[in-house]
Amino acid sequence: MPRVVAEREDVLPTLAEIFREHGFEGASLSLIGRRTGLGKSSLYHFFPGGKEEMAAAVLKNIEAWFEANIFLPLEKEADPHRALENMLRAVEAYFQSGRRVCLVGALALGDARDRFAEPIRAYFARWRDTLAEALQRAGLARADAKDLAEEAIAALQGALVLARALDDPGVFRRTLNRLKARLPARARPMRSA
Amino acid sequence: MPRVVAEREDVLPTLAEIFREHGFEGASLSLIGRRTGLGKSSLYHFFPGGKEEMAAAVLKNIEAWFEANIFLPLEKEADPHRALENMLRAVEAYFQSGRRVCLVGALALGDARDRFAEPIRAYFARWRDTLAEALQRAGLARADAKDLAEEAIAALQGALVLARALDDPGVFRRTLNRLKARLPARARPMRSA
DNA sequence: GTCTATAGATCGATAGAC
DNA sequence: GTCTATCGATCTATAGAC
Repeated sequence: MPRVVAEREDVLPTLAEIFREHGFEGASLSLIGRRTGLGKSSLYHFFPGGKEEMAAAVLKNIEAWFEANIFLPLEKEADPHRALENMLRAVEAYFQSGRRVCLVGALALGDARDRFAEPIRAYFARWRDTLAEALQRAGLARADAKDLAEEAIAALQGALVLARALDDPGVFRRTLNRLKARLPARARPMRSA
Repeated sequence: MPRVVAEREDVLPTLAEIFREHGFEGASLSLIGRRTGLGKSSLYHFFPGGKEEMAAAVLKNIEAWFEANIFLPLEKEADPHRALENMLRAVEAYFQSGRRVCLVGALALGDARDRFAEPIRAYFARWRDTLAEALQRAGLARADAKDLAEEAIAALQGALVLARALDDPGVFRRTLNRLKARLPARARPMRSA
């Protein structure tokens, strides 16, 4: 890899951080150019559709990461309890224990929600459905599984909002602990929750 | 009241809706002028500090509304169970059953979070603390009350994110029901939760 | 207090040389 | 592919007449 930025893919993580920090409207092309080290011409070479294509590519990239690292493992792991534990661990790492906001959630509340309504909806729907399916395999009734899946995802998103608002990552950590305690537990000879 | 807009106070609700819909950066002065029916000069007459002063005034207005309609009732209502029920009812009405986003939460995730960090922090801290105090009066241990207060506020914020993302207000309604079931219940001869 | 007009900066996007 | 230069639009904010 002779260059820092060899392909379009290489700038996506930087773009994601910029959109996370400044939102869609707040991420100006001059700021993007400065942070990526690319001139406007290079950016338009990689993303002919401009800023909107950049954000769409970032969303697609995030979707793909969650698909590979969260959703598919939730579906494929034979042991549902292990699948749930793995999800929480991956989520904690991804959101850096609450110091990193969820770009999809931020876009859902922010200025560009209409522009990306469909990928935003699909991301959360997929998460909710795979989580509900895993909870069902872990022993919950279908209705309870759907309800807990929705509650868990809302709790995570709310924790990211609150952690950011209070500037206290502990909110996210405590939320993960509450979720761990509420998910169907392995049958073990230990104290009850 | 001879005019539609007689005072600075009169435009605050409209400004709040604009910031809710477009975020801070997305709310341009031309858009604000169109929606409020005020020219730029009038806006700068009311808000010499420009857009930043408009958003600060809106935040202060929201703070005052919650202080009067949520926080003080939580503190003053003698019956803690009734206080909690009142809070949930007021919250449901304010957020229009999930169709209206929380501007404070949206700002916390969005572009202008650093600009308004202190009022955002104060709003959520005040809510968390008054709720925890009411829960303690309702019989919970101090640590449990603080934990449940944080969980409840995060759940509400997350529900607003998810309801918006999935375009399904049912998420918010179901979250309120879950919270109702989890708050300390009145002593009644009924089924357990 | 509200109007028109506009300053001055920055926006997203493009052209053309190399 | 990346550079410089720049377009026209839009931005926040202000000036000055009324």
